[in-house]
Amino acid sequence: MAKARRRQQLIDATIKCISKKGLGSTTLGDVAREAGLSQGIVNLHFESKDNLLTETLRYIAEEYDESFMKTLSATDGDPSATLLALMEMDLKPAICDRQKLAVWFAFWGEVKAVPTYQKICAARNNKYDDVMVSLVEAIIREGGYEGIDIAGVTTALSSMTDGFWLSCLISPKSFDRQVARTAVRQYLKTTFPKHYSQASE
Amino acid sequence: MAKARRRQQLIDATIKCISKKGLGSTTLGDVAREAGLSQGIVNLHFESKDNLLTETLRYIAEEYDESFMKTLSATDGDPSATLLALMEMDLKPAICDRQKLAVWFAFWGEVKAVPTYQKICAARNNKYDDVMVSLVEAIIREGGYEGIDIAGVTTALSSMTDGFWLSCLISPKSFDRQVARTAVRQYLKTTFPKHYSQASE
Amino acid sequence: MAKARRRQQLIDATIKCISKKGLGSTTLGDVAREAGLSQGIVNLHFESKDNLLTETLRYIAEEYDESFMKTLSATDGDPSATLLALMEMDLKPAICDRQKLAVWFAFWGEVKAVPTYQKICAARNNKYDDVMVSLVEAIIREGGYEGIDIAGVTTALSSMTDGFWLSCLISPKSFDRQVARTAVRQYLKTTFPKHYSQASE
Amino acid sequence: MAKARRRQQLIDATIKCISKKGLGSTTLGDVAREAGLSQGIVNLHFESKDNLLTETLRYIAEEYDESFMKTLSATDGDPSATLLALMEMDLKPAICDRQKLAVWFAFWGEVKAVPTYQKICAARNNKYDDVMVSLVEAIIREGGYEGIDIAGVTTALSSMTDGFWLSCLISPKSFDRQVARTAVRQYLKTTFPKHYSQASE
DNA sequence: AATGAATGAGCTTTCATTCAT
DNA sequence: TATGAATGAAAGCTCATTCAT
Repeated sequence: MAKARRRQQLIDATIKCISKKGLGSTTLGDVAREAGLSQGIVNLHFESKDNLLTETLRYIAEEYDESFMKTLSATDGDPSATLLALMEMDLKPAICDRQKLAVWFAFWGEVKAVPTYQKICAARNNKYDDVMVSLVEAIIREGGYEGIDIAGVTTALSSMTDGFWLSCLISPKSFDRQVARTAVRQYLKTTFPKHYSQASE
Repeated sequence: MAKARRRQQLIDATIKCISKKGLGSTTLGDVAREAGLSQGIVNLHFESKDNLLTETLRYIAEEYDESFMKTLSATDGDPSATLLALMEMDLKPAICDRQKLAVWFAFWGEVKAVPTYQKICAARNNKYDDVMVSLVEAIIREGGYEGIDIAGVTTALSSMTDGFWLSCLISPKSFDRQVARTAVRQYLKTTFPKHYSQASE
Repeated sequence: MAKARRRQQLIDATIKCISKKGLGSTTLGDVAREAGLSQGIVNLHFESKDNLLTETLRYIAEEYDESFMKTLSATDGDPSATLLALMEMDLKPAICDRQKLAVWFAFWGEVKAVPTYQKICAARNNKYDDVMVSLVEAIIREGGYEGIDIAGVTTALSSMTDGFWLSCLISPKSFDRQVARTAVRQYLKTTFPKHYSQASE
Repeated sequence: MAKARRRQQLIDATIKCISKKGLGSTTLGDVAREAGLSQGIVNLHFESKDNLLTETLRYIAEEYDESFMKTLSATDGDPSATLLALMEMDLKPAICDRQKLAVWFAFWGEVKAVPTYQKICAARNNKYDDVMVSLVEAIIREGGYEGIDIAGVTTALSSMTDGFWLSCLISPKSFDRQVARTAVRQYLKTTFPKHYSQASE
């Protein structure tokens, strides 16, 4: 228990450091200092820096997953509500937050160079894509929509989210959460008019 | 200008290295070796590593800009054609290529930590947003569309592209260029039906 | 005395570790693990690593001494038998064993750098030299041999043993205990023919 | 050339350090300081500490080999003279020197733990054993000696040398080069009386 | 007496940078 | 211009030692 708490403390410190200084400039000394502990502490609990970083990525992925699953179950049984809720979740300050996004992008920046990162990120994407596909399928069934490319819709939606995040990271001043929400709703409205036409603020 | 050629050679080598090993693990030695030159060469031409990286980012931004401007002028005078052409350009193998995207994401991963990178990336985003906005405005004017949130559309479109790129980087196997194109066309068709309804392959 | 038992347990573990990994790579963690005890245990019982190592050397020296004294008393009163018995003792599997020799050589390797080790080793050598000298003197007296350099003989004999040990350590495959025994007997026979001529296996 | 000279300089410094502080306590910082160079110099020229140590062992083995071959060729054609010369060579101050022996023993102390060291040392032993065997065979042929175990003689001789070295290392005060020489001559005289009876100082 | 988490000094190694050639 | 040997600061990691439990 105490061990798990220490590990979490170090992961939290790592997240803070990465968000502040970037992945490349975060040293084990920084992490230890941020956690208020001693130099050797990270290697004691994680064996290596690589390991710490991988576990940190795994943690932020899990953390996201919890939000995701919670949102999923909160609107259970209503696919169109779920889909909208998921899209909006990704724009909530708790998730679409520059500190946190910096960490995600830091890892994405190394994905090509570090196969382990890629695996973790790809698994996460696959899972959410699958959920989106079944939601869209259900909505199409419900509404009897025709001529809609399912993969096209889910790709558009999840890509939009990732793009919002990049804007939030790069242009925090011009990025506007409301505009992003509008973009999503507009898209859903024109794509699935029977479900989302009255979807106002 | 022999000097400029050498600098370009080193920037090219840097891009190759970043794409192969990531930004964090790319050393000046790697770059020099990749270029087939000697250890001290980078400092001779760029003074410092930071400088080399900044210039490299500037270069890939310029390279992208050239494609962008070329596409822009190729369809000059027809806003809806231009908009589609721009969106498709971002999916062309020359741009939506895992090697190149790895470099973009490498820099984006450090954006929060390195203000210079942020400035360069933000400027680029702003420029393209502005272009998109005027294209969308022209299309709306032409088609007499109503109730369309301009910022929403441009945000949706440019975000989609960034999201495609992330998918291409993270899940190169499951990422499908055609699906992405479909997503874009579907979006344009439902948003601007008068302009894009017959837009088939 | 539980305390003494624990100390011995740790010394035994130390010997195993040194023989396996060498003196330089043996850590207190290794020793504790080998003993099936906890990290801090060595410092609790020995105060410091230096102390543990010194006590380990002292122990293997004592252990050897016990064999030596036992052999000495087993053939008491017959100098030539004692001398042969001592030489053969050094070749017995219990002593001329690669594991054990590795430990001796590990300490000898540090003799020049660690005065304490030198003192312990030198004292041991002196003691055995003295015994050898009196045995050889007695044999010379008994046999009335002439022109024999006592120091020469004892030096030759004890050096031979050390050399056998080095061969056993370095070339365990080509080292042959029987050849070594032959070498000793041949030497004794030619040097003290009256005593050892019929000394066959 | 300059590169080779630097490497040699570092090997020389390593030998000095090992002889002073032992293998275990010799750091790359020590070696660099001893050589009057900077911290990173060893890794620049040897890649790793392990590599430096292996090359150092290889060097002292080669250095010994040169003496050996020189001695061999100096007395070419006279087996009994060669044998004596070789034995005496091992007792010359240039070889039987506490500084140098400390280095040999430092490596021998790690032989069991480091297979590379063992290989180098074993190869060396084999080579010299072979030479000794052919010398002894020639001497036996020349003198028509009977009942002599060749392996016994060569083992005795080379073991004696190793033992002398241990004495020189451990008990530098009581070790007496002259006594050792006497021991060798006495042994040769009694074993091969026709060849060595008049071998006085 | 024993544990094992924590410390922090010190190690090997890497690498941006310098500079004599 | 270009080289590449050399530097030295800083990194990751190890481990003897300490100490609250």
